[in-house]
Amino acid sequence: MADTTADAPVCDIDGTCYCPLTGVIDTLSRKYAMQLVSIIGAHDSLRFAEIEEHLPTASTSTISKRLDEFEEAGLISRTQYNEIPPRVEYSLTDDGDEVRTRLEPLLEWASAAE
Amino acid sequence: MADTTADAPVCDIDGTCYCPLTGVIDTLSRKYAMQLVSIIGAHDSLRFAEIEEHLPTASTSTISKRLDEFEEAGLISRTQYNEIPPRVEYSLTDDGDEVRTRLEPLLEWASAAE
DNA sequence: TCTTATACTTCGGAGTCCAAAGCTATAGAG
DNA sequence: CTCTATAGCTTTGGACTCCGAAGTATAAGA
Repeated sequence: MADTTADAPVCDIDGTCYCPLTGVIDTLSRKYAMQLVSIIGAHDSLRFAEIEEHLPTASTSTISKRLDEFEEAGLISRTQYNEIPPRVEYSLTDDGDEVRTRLEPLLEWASAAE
Repeated sequence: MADTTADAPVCDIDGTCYCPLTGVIDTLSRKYAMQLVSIIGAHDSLRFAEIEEHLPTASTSTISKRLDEFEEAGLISRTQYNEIPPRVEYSLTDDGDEVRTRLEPLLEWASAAE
């Protein structure tokens, strides 16, 4: 309590602080976020409607919001083709693929445990 | 559309269906859920107040809710000692530890990437 | 003119998150 | 006998997030 050395965060009681996790982990801590990373990563690139087909329980607006958040967090890249009707493709960035690699064992175990 | 064979889920377009993930993954797709599993797993057992110290940004009620959900999902066990003042200890079950093992690489990468 | 197609955005209601205050029980102080 | 302290929550009400359904934009084709 008395020893407040400059660098140590308040939560670093015994050597591990979980506060820095607010970035990527927060982005993943939302409904369908982990499934979405896995789905996009399982293909080279995907269109919006294809993502919806893979995740039929999620609403359009939720998928749209997740994609925005992922782009903001640098996990996916969005490529827009100015055709009519319009075409948009989503794919994982290198960071997104790192996340997917580390996420896969968890998702596999979770679906096997059902 | 016409071919509705009994077993295949609607979302199983090209060999992978993400619908069964609704169980454990849904429980983990909430605020602070992944951090909480990691924190409890880093100790043999923890008391409520200790968990709060490790995760100062999370509210009491949110931590309480996560712990209820984890117990319901079979990820943690709650041991209550009928003393005054009361004492309650939380620890991971075997399933909880499986989750933690698979979660750790992701959390480590995420905190390193900050 | 009306329909078709894609990729969203907007809407109102239901559910989730937050901080702060309240609750339970009993031991010990005054 | 009343007052305080303690641990582990639950409750409250306001803000934010999720939902399905409906609407928006564009231009080619019937």
